[in-house]
Amino acid sequence: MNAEIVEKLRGHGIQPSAQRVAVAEYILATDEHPSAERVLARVKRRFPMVSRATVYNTLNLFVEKGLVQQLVLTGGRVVFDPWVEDHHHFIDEATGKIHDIPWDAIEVKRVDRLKGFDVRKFHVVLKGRRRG
Amino acid sequence: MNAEIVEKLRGHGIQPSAQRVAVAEYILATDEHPSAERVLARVKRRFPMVSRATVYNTLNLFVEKGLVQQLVLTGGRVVFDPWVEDHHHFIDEATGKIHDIPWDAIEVKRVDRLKGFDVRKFHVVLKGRRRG
DNA sequence: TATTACTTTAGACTTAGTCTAAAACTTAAT
DNA sequence: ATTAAGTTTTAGACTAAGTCTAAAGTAATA
Ligand SMILES: [Mn+2]
Ligand SMILES: [Mn+2]
Ligand SMILES: [Zn+2]
Ligand SMILES: [Zn+2]
Repeated sequence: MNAEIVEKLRGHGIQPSAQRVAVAEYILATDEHPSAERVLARVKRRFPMVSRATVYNTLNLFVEKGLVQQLVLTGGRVVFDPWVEDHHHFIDEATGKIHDIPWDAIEVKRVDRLKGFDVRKFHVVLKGRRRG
Repeated sequence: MNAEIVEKLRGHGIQPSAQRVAVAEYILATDEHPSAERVLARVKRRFPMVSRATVYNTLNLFVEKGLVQQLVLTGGRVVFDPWVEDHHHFIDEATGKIHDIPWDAIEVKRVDRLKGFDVRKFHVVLKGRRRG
């Protein structure tokens, strides 16, 4: 069982069961912003007996413990993102793919000056086509 | 049947049936960013026989014709917004309420300079608490 | 009127996600 | 080692959002 992953889970207060390590091995390494159903399919490849409930429970636990974040960008499904620090997202309207945009690539001003709103966090959601 | 609404529907190439006018009367006037289920409940008050399929069909038609826009901001449900011009959204984490933020209240820079991305549109999603 | 096109309807179906209660597995205590 | 207690996993029931279908109802056309 991947020792580095085991340590990372323990470091976030998560008991490293075999199933949780399997989920973590995939979700912490990917950049594809997968849905829970996609994580389930991936984990099943190597761990055919894993249940849907375990994958959902595990992902929700990871979110609660700050190991990944949950994003709601497009209809119907929540996706998960191992990049938990602030960044923006670009959605390719042709493919549906979600791309990460570094925080400093975009400048957002006057958010603190909104009257009547206590902004705790924000991010920019961009849509268009990947070029090149 | 509300003549102003009828004209607005015709102006967007939509046949103004009684059900469509009922949906439009609610959705074009509200600022609460309702879900389809909420629209269904509201329309049923005055039009008890309306079906779920009709409300969904009608909302999808309105989106297609540019009368309202669809937003995906929080888990599980799409919401509809009669303000179709560019603006941002603030989500009150305590209540779940979605608030409109005028486009000019926030300044977003360098979006056109993103290498490899053809940005067609974007908006800022803010989260926190309503103050006051 | 007859024909055609469009719209609505009930309910079946699908998909994402939650919940439950039992089984399996860990850990700690005798 | 044995037991007990706590934790995790599991299958499958359940819920909620949304789509699809095929028939019935309306409206426009000839
Ligand atoms: Mn962390
Ligand atoms: Mn319009
Ligand atoms: Zn990301
Ligand atoms: Zn809005």
